[in-house]
Amino acid sequence: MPAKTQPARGMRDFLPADLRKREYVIRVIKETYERYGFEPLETPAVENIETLLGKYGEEGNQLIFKILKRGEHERTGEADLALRYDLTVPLARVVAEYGERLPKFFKRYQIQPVWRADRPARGRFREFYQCDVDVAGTRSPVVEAELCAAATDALTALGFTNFTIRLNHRQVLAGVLDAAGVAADKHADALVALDKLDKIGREGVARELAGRGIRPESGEELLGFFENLPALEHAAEFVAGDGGGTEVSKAEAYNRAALGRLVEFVGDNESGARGVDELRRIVEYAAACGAADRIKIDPSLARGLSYYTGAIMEISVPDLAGSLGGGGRYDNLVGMFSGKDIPACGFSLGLERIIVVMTERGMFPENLERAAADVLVTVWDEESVRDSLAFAAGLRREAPALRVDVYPDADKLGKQLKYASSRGVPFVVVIGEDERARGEVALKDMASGGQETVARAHAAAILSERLYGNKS
RNA sequence: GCGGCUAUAGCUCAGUCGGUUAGAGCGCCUGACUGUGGAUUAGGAGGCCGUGGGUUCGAGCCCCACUAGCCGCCCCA
Repeated sequence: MPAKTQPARGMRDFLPADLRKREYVIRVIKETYERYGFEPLETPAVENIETLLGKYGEEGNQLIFKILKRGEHERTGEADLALRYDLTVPLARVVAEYGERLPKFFKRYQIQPVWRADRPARGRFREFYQCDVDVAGTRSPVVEAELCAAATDALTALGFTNFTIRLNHRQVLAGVLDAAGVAADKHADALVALDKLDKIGREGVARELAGRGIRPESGEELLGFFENLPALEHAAEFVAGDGGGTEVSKAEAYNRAALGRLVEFVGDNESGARGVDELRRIVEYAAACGAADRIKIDPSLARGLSYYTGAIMEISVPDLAGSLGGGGRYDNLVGMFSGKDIPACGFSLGLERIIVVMTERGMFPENLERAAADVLVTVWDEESVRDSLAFAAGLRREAPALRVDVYPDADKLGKQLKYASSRGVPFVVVIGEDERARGEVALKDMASGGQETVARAHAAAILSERLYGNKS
């Protein structure tokens, strides 16, 4: 049987056209993060397994790719290493490890692959890139606001217009559930069920809540709260339209209304009230950053990772069931490594999902698909190979912007032109016996089919002018 | 992890009721073409029909298992 040549399940090869797109998206995101004062970080693909275990919740633990011990221990099936599952935990480890050597506020971005032993699906792979930005060292909601602004800028620069950053808060969630009388150990169950409200409807959620052992009175109370949230949209529209001189967008009006509703429902639940207050400040600060219209407070947002302690956010677009990215505040994660409580908050954009949506909507710039070379230098026969190589080297030296390819075989000229044509190379250089004798080359413009004979010494300048219009 | 669909040439796909040498379009290669691509035209190569088993006189087609992919659920970036 021939060896399997497909990549391992859920993993992908990236051919040149794929990589052009990926590099473009990464470049835009990186430039955006840099403009907010974030610095780059890379960490190893592999972490000690105890670094990862117990950080992501039960589900996460099972999806970690583990690496068996090597050598004589291999038989035991015991793992001591694992592929990183996200970029947040490695950051927390780095912050714990380098402590005082890092700036007081450590703002870093990190764009690297992570691995999850998940089942592959649309926009979901076992190896995929995350584009993380995080700030360690402060509890200020300025961070949340700036992260939302940076993510907004990055997506806008890529051409997205219809995304929403859903915003919620772990303590607010807890407060709401407490207020409804859901026992602390049932919080997670309640959230899973409530998350499906827009999919399976009120009846379905009520059934699921009951099935998960939540008291009907509590369920009813929660449903009453969540069900009425959409109504706030209409109210918000009314308020926004009614402006009367004050500049209030629909999104802002909605957020204010939602905050008001949360205050009412949470009541005197202390941590819940504090959480609502934090949300209010995040929204205000985000407004100052110019990102307020993207943010929508969504009290039903939960997120799976267990390390979040405060604000949580997630980016949605209508095209995709999942999210384009997400993040939140994790004030205790660094402490799990060093014992020192260093607060942190971060955000992650999912490269693969962004690319899925951009590909489907045709959002990539056209020049990404341009040919790999600007000029193909053909070879006349075996004897003239050196001459063609030398001429190509001269072109590269005289016009560094020119991308020059040399045809490697002494094939018939027609075949060489056909190759240039199929590769989309715009210019071809032909050096036949006549041209060589006269110290000239023939310059063929593949688009027009036209051809001119020029002195070798002028070829670089003429090509530059034809391609870039600069008459240097 | 659960349910459904799919697997035939490099690509997209046809293949009748189970019947002999498995087809098309596109792509690729060669020629017509003299020192020149695209267009036209004449040829050509290329398939253990996903893998393994079973039913049958006979399997691309029917049955089972496995593998991989796609869609939904769950979960997630």
